[in-house]
Amino acid sequence: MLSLSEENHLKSIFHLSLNSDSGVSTNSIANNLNTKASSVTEMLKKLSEKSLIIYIKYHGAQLTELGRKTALKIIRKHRLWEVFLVEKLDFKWDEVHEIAEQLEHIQSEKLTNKLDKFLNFPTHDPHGDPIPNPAGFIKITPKLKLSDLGIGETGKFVGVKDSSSAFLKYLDKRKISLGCNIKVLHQEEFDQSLHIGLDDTNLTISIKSASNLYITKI
Amino acid sequence: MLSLSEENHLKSIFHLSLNSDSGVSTNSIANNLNTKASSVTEMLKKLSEKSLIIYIKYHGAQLTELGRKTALKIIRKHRLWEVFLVEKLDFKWDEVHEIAEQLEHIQSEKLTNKLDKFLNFPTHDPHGDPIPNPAGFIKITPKLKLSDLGIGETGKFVGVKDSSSAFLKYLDKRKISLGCNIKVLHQEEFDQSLHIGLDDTNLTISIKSASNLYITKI
DNA sequence: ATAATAATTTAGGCAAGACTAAATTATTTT
DNA sequence: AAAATAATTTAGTCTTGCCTAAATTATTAT
Repeated sequence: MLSLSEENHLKSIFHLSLNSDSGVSTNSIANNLNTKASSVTEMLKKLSEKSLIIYIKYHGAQLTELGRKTALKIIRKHRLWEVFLVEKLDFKWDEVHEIAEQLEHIQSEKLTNKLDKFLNFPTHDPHGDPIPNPAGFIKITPKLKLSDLGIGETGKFVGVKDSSSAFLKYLDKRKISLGCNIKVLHQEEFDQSLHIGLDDTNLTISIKSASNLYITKI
Repeated sequence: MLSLSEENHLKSIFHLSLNSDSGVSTNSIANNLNTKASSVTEMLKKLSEKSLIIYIKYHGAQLTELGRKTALKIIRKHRLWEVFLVEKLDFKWDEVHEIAEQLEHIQSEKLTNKLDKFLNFPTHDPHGDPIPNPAGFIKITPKLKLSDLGIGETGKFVGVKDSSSAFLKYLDKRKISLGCNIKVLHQEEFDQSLHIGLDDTNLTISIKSASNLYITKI
């Protein structure tokens, strides 16, 4: 069983390794976890001992297959709990992260899988990130934005890139809510703004907003 | 903010002080938490510093009003999560304690209150224990057993005293499930067994079983 | 290619929370 | 009431996870 700190380091390494194919640097982890490089070094040694990462002095860390699976199981829990908080308890997207950071460390595979079932096996969390399966498998696909859709295509709204409360309010006001289907009807020439249809209403949103909305094609 | 260990000690003191009106002994806490007396002593000093308990050397600990409220807020979370696990995720009663022990330490009043609402403000957990309100207020009432009811009275089944899996299976087989209403129809003279009615069926259960079922009068 | 700079590791400390063994205080027995 | 026993506290260690400061290695600039 891993400690809270070990789990957080693994998760951090996972996230940081998405943006770089070589090893994840000590400093970037320290920065990510709000801790110091020397503390990270010690933890890297420990995780290496446990075969969760490959650690080469002065050259950062890389997850082993075991480490990757382990990280993804934690991420799975995080994302499932986020869905729960938003869909069942009516939290706003920007409120759930901190709580999910705590809930992701609850140990019980049975709980996780029952939660998954209760939520109807969601594929994405409220921020549009995919939810790994029980074995820690995930299909990493670059996130699709509404602005990536062609005219006539429809996407399911699964998350936002920038989750500032200003933007969330913007969405609320326009009744654009998680899970709704958005069809791209037309694009203006002069400012690239998009005419979209959702449910029975049509509206126009700027290209900037459109590229802040994550969707999945349907 | 209290540490996990501090919270567990407080909770332990609360539970142990229900069975004794004087101070709770160091040894009993150590025994309850599977730790050693010397470790408990150190923690008692710390909790005393924080005005959560009154601690007199060699004479055990007593919760202050603040300590009591704090303990009850943790217990509130524990019991709400138990309800969630049983009612929403279909856990059996005997499976939830360990998981709730983890969930009770999640820090977010908002979460707790939203969970409370989601569960429809339950008054009792699956074991029949009352759930404190958000301020940490609880009405301590001696638990009522089915065997305490008079003929013709009806109770809502809220928990079991001995939650051995043998007994839980017994209940399952007879379709006696949490939350169902049980009416006492008749009591046999010779062995005090009870004829009870639930939903549209009638059945007979021994006095031993009846005194193992916690209920609330309705 | 070497000097300057940046990143990383090592060394040494600290606090929390646990432990064992020894010392002290309470309680029980005779 | 004193002796024996039990409970509790104190003293001293250990581990985990963090820190600062100094030393070492990598990288960048000239």
